[in-house]
Amino acid sequence: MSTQAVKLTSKGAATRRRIVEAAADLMFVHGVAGTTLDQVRDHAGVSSSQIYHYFADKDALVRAVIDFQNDAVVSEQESAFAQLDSVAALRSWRDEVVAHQRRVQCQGGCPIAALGSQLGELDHDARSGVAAGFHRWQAAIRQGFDAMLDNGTLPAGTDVDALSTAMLASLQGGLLLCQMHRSTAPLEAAMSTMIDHVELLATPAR
Amino acid sequence: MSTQAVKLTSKGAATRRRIVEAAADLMFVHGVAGTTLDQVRDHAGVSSSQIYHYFADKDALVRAVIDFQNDAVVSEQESAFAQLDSVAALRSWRDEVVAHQRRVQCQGGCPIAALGSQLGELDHDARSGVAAGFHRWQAAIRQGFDAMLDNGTLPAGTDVDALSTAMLASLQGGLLLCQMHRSTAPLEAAMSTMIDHVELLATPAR
DNA sequence: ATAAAAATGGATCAGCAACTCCAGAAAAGA
DNA sequence: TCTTTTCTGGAGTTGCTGATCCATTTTTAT
Repeated sequence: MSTQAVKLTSKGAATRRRIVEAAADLMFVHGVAGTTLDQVRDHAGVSSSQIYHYFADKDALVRAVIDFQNDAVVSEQESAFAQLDSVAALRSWRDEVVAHQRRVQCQGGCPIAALGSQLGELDHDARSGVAAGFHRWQAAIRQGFDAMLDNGTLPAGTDVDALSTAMLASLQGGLLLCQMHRSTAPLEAAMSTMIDHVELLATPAR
Repeated sequence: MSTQAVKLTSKGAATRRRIVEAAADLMFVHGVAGTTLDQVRDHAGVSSSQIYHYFADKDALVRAVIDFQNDAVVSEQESAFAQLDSVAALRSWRDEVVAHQRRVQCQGGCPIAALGSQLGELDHDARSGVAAGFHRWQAAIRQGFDAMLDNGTLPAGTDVDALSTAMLASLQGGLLLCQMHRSTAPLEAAMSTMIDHVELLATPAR
């Protein structure tokens, strides 16, 4: 909505996207404040004026980066989440998340969370953009719990909204501890414990 | 260890502390990069040269701020955590955390986590400092679970290490969502769900 | 073909923020 | 007391970074 109503050539759209991707890459590694527009210019292979041709200022670029990361992180898994309709499926999802963190040596954490923490109290547009990404993510996780309600894995009346929120929180907190400690152990502990809880809820006999 | 071995007058120590506190305040609100040393100078009521008299550079000041926040956040509750030896005690602790966030209108999140997210991949000293704070925090939470093992609330063999790590992750993730959404609901969901799990573990009949 | 709009290159500016310097005041030690 | 160390004040300097400007090329539309 905010982004310009100016016409974009296919070529123009391509350079715009290159700029956003370059900015997203750099900001993930060096942080928002630690990324200069000159770095973005070089990394994207454009000239200084291009950036200001497509974005009003650095804040506008940052907002575009948030949208980009929301899409990159959530949409990738969005379809897969609907299939998370059993405890075993949750566990293999956890294994994938942990394996990915191991691959990147526990660096960077969650791109959305990183942007949120850095801009939370500075740029309210950025904050609500991050909130929107989290909301979308939580809704995706919730799909799986809804399915578990349908197939009888979870007993009727289970608060799947709270459960999906708690699951996302565990994931985010686990990722933060994983990043700080440079170890996947806390991430595994956080996600496994939450999944164990789902399993206990799913166990009818009590 | 890193901080200078230079002698500090009681007056000097006071000034040094004022600088760190001012920096901690400002960085909590405006972020590390968003806080200038001129702001710190004014807020602490010192002159520019003072800051460089007590700290080598901005990074050194940031590291002192991390130590300060570690102490402020963790040590305050450290003793209280040992008393968290029942599910009811955990719930009232959760209520306090939620009430505090409501008081500050869900702004700022966790000071330690904020510093960690902002500096995670930039300053490795800072990152390990934050990791130390989290470790200390987790150990404090663990005390309560150890007590619950002793008093028989939790069955023997419970992995209290994983449990306390998961609890801290839920708290951190909940605080992040709380800050982004400007609502305590996600924080309540995250902590309550984790406490519910402890309650289920504590329920012997299954 | 030709005018209009969009895209690009690169030099340049202006402000700010980290950091320095030095002189002088206060305090400690002998 | 007097010498040495620590503490303080504030004016400077330097480099970087976000932002601007304008000329030129490329594309689109009629």
